[in-house]
Amino acid sequence: MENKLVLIDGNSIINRAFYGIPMLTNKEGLHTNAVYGFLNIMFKILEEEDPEYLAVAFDLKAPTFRHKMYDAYKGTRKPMPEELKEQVPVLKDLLEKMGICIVQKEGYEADDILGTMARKAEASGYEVALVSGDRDLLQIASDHIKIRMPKTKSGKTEVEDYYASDVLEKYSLEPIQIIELKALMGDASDNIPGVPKIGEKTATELLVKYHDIDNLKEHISEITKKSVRETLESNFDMAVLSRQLATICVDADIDVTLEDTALKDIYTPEAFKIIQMLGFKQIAKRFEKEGLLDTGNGTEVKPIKPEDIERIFDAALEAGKLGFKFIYDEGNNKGLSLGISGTEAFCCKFDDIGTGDKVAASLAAFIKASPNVRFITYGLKAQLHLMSDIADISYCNRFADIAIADYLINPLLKDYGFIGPVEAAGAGAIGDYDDRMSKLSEAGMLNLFTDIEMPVVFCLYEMEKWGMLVKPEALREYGSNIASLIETLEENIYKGAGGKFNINSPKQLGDILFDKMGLPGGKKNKSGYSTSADILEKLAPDHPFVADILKYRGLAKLKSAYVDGLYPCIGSDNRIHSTFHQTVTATGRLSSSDPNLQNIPVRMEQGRLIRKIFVPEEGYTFVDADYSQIELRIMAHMSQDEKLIEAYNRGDDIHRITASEVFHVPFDEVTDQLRRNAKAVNFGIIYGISSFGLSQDLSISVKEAKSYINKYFETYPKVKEFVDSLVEGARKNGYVTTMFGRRRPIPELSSGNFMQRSFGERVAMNAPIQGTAADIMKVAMINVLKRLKDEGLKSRLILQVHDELLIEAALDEKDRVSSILIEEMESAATLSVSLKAEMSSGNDWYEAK
DNA sequence: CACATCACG
DNA sequence: ACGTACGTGATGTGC
Repeated sequence: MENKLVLIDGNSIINRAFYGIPMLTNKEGLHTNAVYGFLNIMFKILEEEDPEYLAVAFDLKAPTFRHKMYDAYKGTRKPMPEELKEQVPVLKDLLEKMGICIVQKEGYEADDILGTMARKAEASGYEVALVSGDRDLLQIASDHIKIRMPKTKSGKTEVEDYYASDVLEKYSLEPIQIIELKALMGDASDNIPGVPKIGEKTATELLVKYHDIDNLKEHISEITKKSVRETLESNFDMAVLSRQLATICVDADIDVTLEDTALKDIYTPEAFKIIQMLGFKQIAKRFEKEGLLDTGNGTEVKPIKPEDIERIFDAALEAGKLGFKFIYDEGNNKGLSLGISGTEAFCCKFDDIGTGDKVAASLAAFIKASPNVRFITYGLKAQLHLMSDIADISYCNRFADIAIADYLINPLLKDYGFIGPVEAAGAGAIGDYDDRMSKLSEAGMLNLFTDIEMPVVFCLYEMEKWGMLVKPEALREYGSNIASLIETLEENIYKGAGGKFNINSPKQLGDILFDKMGLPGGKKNKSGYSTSADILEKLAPDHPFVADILKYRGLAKLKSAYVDGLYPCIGSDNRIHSTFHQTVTATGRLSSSDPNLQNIPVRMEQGRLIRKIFVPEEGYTFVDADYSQIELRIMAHMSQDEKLIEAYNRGDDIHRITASEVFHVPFDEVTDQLRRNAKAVNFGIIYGISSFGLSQDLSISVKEAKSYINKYFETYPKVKEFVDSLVEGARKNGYVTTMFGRRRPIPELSSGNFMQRSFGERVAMNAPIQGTAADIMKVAMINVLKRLKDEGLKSRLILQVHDELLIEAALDEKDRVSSILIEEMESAATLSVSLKAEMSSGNDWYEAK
């Protein structure tokens, strides 16, 4: 079996990756997309080739001989963008740490190094695979040198392979003639001028006939096409120069031997550390699969023996902190990792050792007994479900969740889990702690973290644990009613359309409505016609068929999402235990999934009825309260607009008074229409006003919308100042903050793209308001839960829906709970306007809202 | 896996 | 001139 050498054109592949992969950054804001793309291509090639030898070649910064000539001839090459430049040393460092041979030499381009090494290896009987995106390299192809060119095809990276025969097949030329081809046609990406007016087609024809440009010169007079002949005659020096530029040197003076390129184990701890720093989870998994069991900083993972436990806890008492992480999947307990330093992990697997349960119990007891030790982990809430006896909000200040700290530091990331082998997570948690706390402190978010976010973990734990009781039979009945309505509508629709089709397919529906039936309302989105509700609603009054479609849509949604979707979520206790997420939204709100209990229908009666299936258990009732216009009140406070503040403190109908002021109509003469418009403007301000958005919402012209906004800002000048100051501050700092110090970075504001920048401006106006409301609600949740506990009540907090809290209250505690709920919600923050919460109660969620 | 649609705040 | 309201999650279609 022959030896195989893989050569990678470092500059070409990292460039290709940079432009082919969307911008990514790690937690520190370092750009990572090019490194990421490079690694993916490299791993793919390594898997396919399984070579014994590997080298990556780079250009060095100093101008090369070949390009020096051309640079002098026609200015300099396009500079490398800063976002790419910063990634090159990172990649080189990583490759070095992986023990991969890097070849670079002043005076040579990567091409020359690759060409030389490939030929040398071929001469010694090696098979060579040369990876580059640069077609120039095809001149090196032979029977033993395969040029591998990655191409991005519809999002997927595919590699095209060229042996000499493939070059001949695709270009009708020998590999060596690629040089002649470039000499004639040039190559803009490589700054090779070529001969003016000669493109690939003409050049190929000439070369097939004359083989090379020397021979071509001798036969130049034979060329029949006048324009070609003339440009060749007057520009032949360009061809000669270009050939020189295009020729890859195959005898570069490099002292790397084939033995230097021998591939060793690339999965080294040092490389792993860099992968973790970059935040590449998929690639980190490769390292784990290769058996790397440390955090990349030299951590050693020792098994926990029973006799170790005391020693570990003693060390924790001494240090005042302990890292821990349960190892589990889908609720199955697999083990526990403990860390007493950032580089020392202890781990037990429950099934392996059998002492695991004891270790877990010991940990819980130790937490209970140790008010002065900080227990540090990633993803605390899920672990509270495994240690329910310490899952009490009174213990909240003993814990620190690094995932949540990371979320506060940058709430825009996709996930915040520990990167690395789970067995070392305990050490990872404790190792990351000091760094995260100083970052939070610098950003002024330490109080937000300790006083709000950590206690909220326990609120969410409670809500998840209790869940909501449902009546499965009632759900089934509701579902079958819906199903029969759907069936009737389906028949009607098929009749109207003149045949069956998939009503759920916007594509098929669009074709029928706008092509077959010829209704007005042309294309809107990239996939074809838009069939969204706002378009269909405009047609519905004149077309019963469209009205049926809308009815069908509504029912189908109810059936699939809220009937069929809810069933599998009902537990053996007949309760639905949703998961609440604390590190998902950009603004600080919570989110809910599996199922999402924050979007159960309420606006339409037909959907609202589904709330009847959510009930309190026997002996309990629902007590529910929601904030009245909390975001508008926050805006009144933050802007300090006197008119708004006074209106709220008088208890006025804010939309009506806005209409009266903005449209210059006496308060009593404000029509419903005017009030609706004013309400839309109020919402618009919160969303980050734009005249187009408002015009869409109200179905009015952009001009009219614009005039509404202007009038609004004339009426409430402080609001205008306020939103302007938010945008200004965001531009200056790169982020906005809530009243409680929560940050939202807004990278879009520095985008060169108008649309992105405008989005950034709207976000700057919205996030402080929405985020402050989220903060206030979190404070309310914490205080409500504490009151329930402190007063020894059985009632439980079971749901939050952004401005609403739902308590399953014991019947004999109902009045107590109602006042607690209102008191704590209204006193969660002290603003220039009062906070108002409105309470209702009932024996199902439909009644209690 | 991306897109369209629609449920909620 | 650009082409939009802010924040989520679940579902179904179709590449």
